[in-house]
Amino acid sequence: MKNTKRAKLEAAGWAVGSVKEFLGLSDADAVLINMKLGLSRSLRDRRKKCGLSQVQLAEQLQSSQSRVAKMEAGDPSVSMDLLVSSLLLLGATSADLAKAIRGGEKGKGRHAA
Amino acid sequence: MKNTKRAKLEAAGWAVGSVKEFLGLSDADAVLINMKLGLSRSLRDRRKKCGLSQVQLAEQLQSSQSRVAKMEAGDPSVSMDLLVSSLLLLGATSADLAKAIRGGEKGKGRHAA
DNA sequence: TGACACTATGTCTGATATGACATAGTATTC
DNA sequence: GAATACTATGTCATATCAGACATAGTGTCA
Repeated sequence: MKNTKRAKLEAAGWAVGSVKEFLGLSDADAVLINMKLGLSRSLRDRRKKCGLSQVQLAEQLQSSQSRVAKMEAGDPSVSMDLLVSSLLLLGATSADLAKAIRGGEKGKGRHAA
Repeated sequence: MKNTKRAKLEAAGWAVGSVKEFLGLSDADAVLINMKLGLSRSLRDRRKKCGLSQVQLAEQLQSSQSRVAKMEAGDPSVSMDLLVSSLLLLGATSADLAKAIRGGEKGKGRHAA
């Protein structure tokens, strides 16, 4: 994956799902980014639902507030592994993750919700 | 994630799903490993279905045969990102990935106890 | 206003994953 | 057996990611 492309997307202020290949972004890249964004959103939701601050979550994860922020921001520097293991630590199940991944996709043929 | 634990598991010849916490393996770690194994299997299946050798797939991925082998072997040194983007390049959809992830899980939902 | 809690962003250093290469194992065919 | 194609495993240099820290932005409340 080329993180630089994603950075460009974000710099441009785009919600990735809506662009597809507005840049040189390959389909696979776009889908991967959408999956990550789905996980990001899921993480934030779950954290809030648990009534935790980023600092508190960071403690649970044995990480730092800045990393949590980046995770939730969909920063290119965070891996899927980190997102997933964080979600798991928050009690997400495989089914939850599967849903988050599919929720991250923007509809391949149509953009129907 | 602690890759060392997984290495130990594999060294012991275990299919991860069957052990849960036979080692100091946390629940979250176990689930993550199972998800990766699900993706590994899915990758091998998809490659074979496409009639590709590891070398050929490696070319498509702009990677190397050894890395493909490790991916399919569930080697601890391969990330979820790599597995997922490889699968996407082979034409898998988000839905396919979601299924592979859930397929990788062994038991009931981990949460309720 | 100031103080406070929360979140965002940039950067550093150490850890880990990556592709590449070598090499060994496994069939299969001649 | 030799030769071929495919796959597995180990190692290495480099690229990327991790946690940590500083610091800036945001919102709330007294």
